[in-house]
Amino acid sequence: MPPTSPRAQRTRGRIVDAALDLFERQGYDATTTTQVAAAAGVTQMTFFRHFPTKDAVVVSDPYDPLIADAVGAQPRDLPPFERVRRGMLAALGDVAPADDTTALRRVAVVAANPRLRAAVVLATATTERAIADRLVADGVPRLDATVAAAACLGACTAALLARTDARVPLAGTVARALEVLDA
Amino acid sequence: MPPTSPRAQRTRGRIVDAALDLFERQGYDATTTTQVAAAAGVTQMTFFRHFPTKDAVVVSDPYDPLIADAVGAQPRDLPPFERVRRGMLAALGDVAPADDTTALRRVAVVAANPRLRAAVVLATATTERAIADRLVADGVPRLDATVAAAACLGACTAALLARTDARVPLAGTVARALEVLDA
DNA sequence: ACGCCAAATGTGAGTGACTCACATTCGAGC
DNA sequence: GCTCGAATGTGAGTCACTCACATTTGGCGT
Repeated sequence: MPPTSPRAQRTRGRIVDAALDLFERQGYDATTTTQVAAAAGVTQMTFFRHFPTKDAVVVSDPYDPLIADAVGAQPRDLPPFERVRRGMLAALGDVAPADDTTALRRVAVVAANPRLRAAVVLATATTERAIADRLVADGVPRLDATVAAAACLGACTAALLARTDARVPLAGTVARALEVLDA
Repeated sequence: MPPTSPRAQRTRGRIVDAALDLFERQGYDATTTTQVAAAAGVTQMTFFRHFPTKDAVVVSDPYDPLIADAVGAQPRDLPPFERVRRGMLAALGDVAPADDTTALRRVAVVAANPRLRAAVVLATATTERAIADRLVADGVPRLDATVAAAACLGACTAALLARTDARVPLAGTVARALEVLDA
């Protein structure tokens, strides 16, 4: 739905940069969408044409299909929970964000604000559904599939938001989280 | 912070009833706080004196200490994830709302709205912290403790919001979810 | 280079959640 | 009944977000 032309891409980039900048300097809540827009050289209206909510500037995650595929590729005779766990571990390499620095800034901003944490959970709901659907297609009961996906995703999200050691890369934190779930 | 006198308790009850009523009939988003307040015979201002946000009318969970205690009571030599899982299963009996038709209404309203689901997660964050703190006190690394708590809570929340069979009681749904995590 | 035209952006007005400073009313105890 | 504090009301304001409509701009073919 947001604009996609090269010009629009540039505008979008300026908005993200301006937003991260202001959020880091003066906090998320203390920053208005109008300020972000002005710093990016546009109006509030344009801000909302590119992002449906203020949250959306820092919350995004287009990894759903990759992860769901990786889960589907795990042995079908494993219990669903273990299948999701291994699938997410396997997908880690592909999802690894090359341009880690922006991702790190986003994680830091999100971790500092409860409302943003909630927004992240809302966003992961679509990933949860994608994983669950894949399992259901293999005959796993819907409830079991949803629960397994939610547990693994919840663990990863919690790990990312709780991480304190800045030297460990994001992927390492996630891997560690999934290993904690190994019984 | 909200008022606590008998009179205020009655007002609070009227607000909850009016809110559930309107949310069920015309949807959460389509209902304004002013409408809820009016239906409860009160002004919007008073609504916000009793509930910090519109969400708060349907989202609450005062179970933290009970669950954390139950987790702490599990054998210390278990891996943290298994300890949380068994602790939550053990706490189920105590937390089980005996008569709660209101709880069922709330779950239904929340399940129907993405923003409310996010709000629930925000609320469970304090429970997550309570459980994690208990494990950390026994020497479990913070990251591992947080991840274990988040996985189990995420699983339970997902199960409650995904449940379709209205005949199964809430406690049964949660028990089933925790069993899915048994490896 | 030039101009066309759709896509991108701006304007202005509006709604709803939430807040604050201050005035008013109600109800439990004397 | 009266009083004092808690509970509620008033009015005005901020900010996220939306809509209908006017305007500009950049990528495209020629």
